[in-house]
Amino acid sequence: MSVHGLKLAPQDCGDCPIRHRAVCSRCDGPELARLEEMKYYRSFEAGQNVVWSGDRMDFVASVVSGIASLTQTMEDGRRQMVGLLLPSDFVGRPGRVVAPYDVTATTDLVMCCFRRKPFEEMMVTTPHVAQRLLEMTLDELDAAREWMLLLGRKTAREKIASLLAILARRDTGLKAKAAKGPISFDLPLTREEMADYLGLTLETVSRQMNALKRDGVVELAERRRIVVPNFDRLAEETGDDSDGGFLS
Amino acid sequence: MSVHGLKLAPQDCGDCPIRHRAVCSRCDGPELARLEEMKYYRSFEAGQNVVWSGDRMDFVASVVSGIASLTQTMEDGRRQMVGLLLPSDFVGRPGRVVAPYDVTATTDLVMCCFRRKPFEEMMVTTPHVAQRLLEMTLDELDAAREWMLLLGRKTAREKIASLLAILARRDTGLKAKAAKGPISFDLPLTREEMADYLGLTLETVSRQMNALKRDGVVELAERRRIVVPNFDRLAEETGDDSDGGFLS
DNA sequence: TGATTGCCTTGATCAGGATCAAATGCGCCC
DNA sequence: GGGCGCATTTGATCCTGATCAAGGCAATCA
Repeated sequence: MSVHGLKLAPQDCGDCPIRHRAVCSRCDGPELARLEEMKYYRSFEAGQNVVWSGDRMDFVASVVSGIASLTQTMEDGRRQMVGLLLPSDFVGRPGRVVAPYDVTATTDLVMCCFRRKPFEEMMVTTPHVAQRLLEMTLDELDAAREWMLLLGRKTAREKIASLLAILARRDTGLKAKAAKGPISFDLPLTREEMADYLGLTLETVSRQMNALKRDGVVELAERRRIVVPNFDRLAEETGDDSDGGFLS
Repeated sequence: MSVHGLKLAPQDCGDCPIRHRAVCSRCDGPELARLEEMKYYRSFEAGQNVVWSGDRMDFVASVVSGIASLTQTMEDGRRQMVGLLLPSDFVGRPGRVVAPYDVTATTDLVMCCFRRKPFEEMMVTTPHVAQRLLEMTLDELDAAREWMLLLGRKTAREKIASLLAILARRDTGLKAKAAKGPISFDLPLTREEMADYLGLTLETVSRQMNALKRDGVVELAERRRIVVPNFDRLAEETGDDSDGGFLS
């Protein structure tokens, strides 16, 4: 760690923690070398802003570690988070110079930034980056649409349960295997951020969190530490189909 | 028109109405020829279902004319529309065989379908299709995120106004030019479909439509015919930034 | 012509979450 | 140790939009 407890990022793609999932995952040696030349790391402290909506952005980037959020704000201050960016997720759009959302570091954050110009050139000359970016964008579109269902039709309790289930799922690598036994993780979001994500007020978030606690669905040990004694029980509260089954 | 007042689709990409905007827009002669070989048209009547969530889909497709909708349904019947597909929009995902949403013809609909296998081969061998598809997917992602703001934070009145503004904008080619003078268009959606799109009930949609009418924001001449005497006035009701200004 | 059906409107009432307001708890800095 | 700032909880009340229930209207059909 340096000055602000940040920095300390991998300098070499070879031992990058997101090497196999990020936009560069399909790239071979020479392509990686090209990327190395156009990349640089930036670190942010939790709460810091990365870009403001309307700002000019001269880079696109991958999240290396930490969590970032995309937020839209209305003139009167109403806010809606429209994306939560986890490690390996991509920020920015080739061909677009002006940021359409606020990007904020929700936790301490390290990003691998690519200078816009060379990155855009690479997009057209080598297919591997574009192919992977298409896949990732399609995944994000699916996620956005799942969120639309949540925002439009779920109750406050279901919204909270859904968010907790998503965080629980990602924090333990459990995909399909409904891991028996309790799982626990740290909440990377404040009540207000949860509210912005779920289309609720922070008071409602607080009340519903405590309701889930009273009902034994989760335990709130220390501040920010969540324990889920029975994941299936939590999953039932989300309102989603019991089997999260999709084949491919 | 044939049997059911449908069919009559272009057989030749050369005079296809969506040639310049669809997933094939970047393709050159030989590429088009390849696409011609894997394509076929399908027509649907308004209200008909195109695919059910969970169905196997052996094709991907472009909307040629008409409007289709993507809908998610919860076990207890709550429904949320997660996308409205207009001419040139793309349905299906390369590499995914099972449909994640219901696709329904909202109006009479013609789709240009591509057999999955050859289309996927083309995706990897020629960059033009993949590049265009990436662009289109990024646009859809933007639209989905705009909709998240609507679903999470807008009032019923703002939701209705936003939907009407979108439909008005697309039905008159007006992009930036705030066309002075009244504009009018046909509502392609029932009250219930509007409700499913906006995360409301059909009763609330009906009430708010009539409220906007009472307030002179729109006129409901005949059923389904909407007249907007002053587009700026409607735009004010959406809650969005007055200047829809984004540069690129 | 009258019945049926689908779509829409309208009314009465209810309730889930928002809003307004205050208290609590916790870490941090003097 | 005291005071401050922040996140969170809790309470009281309000209000928007949901729900339940009729009724209207136009097109279609017998």
